[in-house]
Amino acid sequence: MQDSGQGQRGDWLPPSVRDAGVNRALGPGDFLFRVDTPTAGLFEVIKGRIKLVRIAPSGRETILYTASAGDFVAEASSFSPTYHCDAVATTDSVVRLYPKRSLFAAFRENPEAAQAFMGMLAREVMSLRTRLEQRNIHAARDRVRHYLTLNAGADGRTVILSGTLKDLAGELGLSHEALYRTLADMAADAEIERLDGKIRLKSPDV
Amino acid sequence: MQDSGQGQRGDWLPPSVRDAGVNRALGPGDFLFRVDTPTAGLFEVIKGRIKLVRIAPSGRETILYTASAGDFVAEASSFSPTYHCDAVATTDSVVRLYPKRSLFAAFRENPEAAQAFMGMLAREVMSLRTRLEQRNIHAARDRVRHYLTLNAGADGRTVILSGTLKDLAGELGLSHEALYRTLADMAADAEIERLDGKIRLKSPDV
DNA sequence: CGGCGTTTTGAGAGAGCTCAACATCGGTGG
DNA sequence: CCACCGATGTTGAGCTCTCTCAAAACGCCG
Repeated sequence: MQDSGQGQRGDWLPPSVRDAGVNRALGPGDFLFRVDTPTAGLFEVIKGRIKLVRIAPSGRETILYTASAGDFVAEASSFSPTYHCDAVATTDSVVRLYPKRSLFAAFRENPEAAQAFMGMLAREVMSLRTRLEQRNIHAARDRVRHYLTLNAGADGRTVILSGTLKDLAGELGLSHEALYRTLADMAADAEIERLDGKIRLKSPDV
Repeated sequence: MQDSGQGQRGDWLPPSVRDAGVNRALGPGDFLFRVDTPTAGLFEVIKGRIKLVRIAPSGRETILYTASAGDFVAEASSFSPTYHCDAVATTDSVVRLYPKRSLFAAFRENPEAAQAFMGMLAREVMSLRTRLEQRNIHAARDRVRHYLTLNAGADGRTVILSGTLKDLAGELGLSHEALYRTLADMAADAEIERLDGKIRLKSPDV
């Protein structure tokens, strides 16, 4: 996140693959792919939301992941002959498919492309682990601190908010009300300063 | 997790790389590596715990990730010239270093090795995303259900517990007491059946 | 038999969630 | 230009649920 968050998420894609991408529009409820069908390649969500779900024998639906604009879907499935879950659009969405063939061709012909892909995945792993670690922090205030210190810019104390606070609340796993309150409290305690679209950590402490 | 959880975590490593691995022991507080120093390669935690931390200018320590036996550390850093955080052992630990050079040599000479590595990373991404999604489920019971349905074995309703329930509680992000209680409630409601080291989901519902 | 860690159960308190009302800010259209 | 509307931002109050602290039963191993 902190690494790949800025700039195009697909920076690492070699032009040959990028050009081979095909867009596809889906309406709410449309399947992007279904379990046990052959895999097509790597999908990038351009717009909307795609949920990956597994249906238990009991009929219960278990959500594996919800992808939003900018996210990739089916990285792992690209290495598998068939899909292991269903992918369904929950809103009007647009996805871009990078066919498996062009992807692997690029990797084979261009080791740097492969390396870039690995690097992207590795950074994604790191980012996800960090977010998971964050969820182990129970106190809202500590969780917000964790986020702010990790996402501070070059000066080490200014965080630029990319989306709305509501979005941030979702990423932090807090209700938006809890986030507002926490931010208000921290500002009241002069721990942070709230600028337009930015949050600045006030003086070091401890 | 459900994919890579079983079997050796390093299955994907080609023998040439595996053989080039070097073990190293650390005591509590020992640094495995420090921020801004040149990267050595990929580490596998054989025993103990390694925490990745970033020290904010304020001196505050932010934990990025805590790796336990079987986990890999510094996947992303392998693609970077220097480390972006510190790695410190929190207990007596043993790690195994797979030098960058042997790793990339293997990737270059053996496309399948590269592909295996990518597949491993991609599965890890998937697993982490799923765990993150799980943390969005607030009710303990629903969270346990999510875990059980996703980790059911071939029959779709039996989950083999790999560690203790306490460990499971940690993975689920619940206190162990909360997990015990939830499991007891679910058993009382005949939603699950508790066998020795296993949990079986009872009849489909809904 | 005597620890030691896991598994259980109990009770209380606190923190965040939910529901609700309201303020604010852009954008839209009359 | 202003009224309207929807989404974001903000604050209030109650409630539920999990966490924490405690204590005890259980199982395993030396």
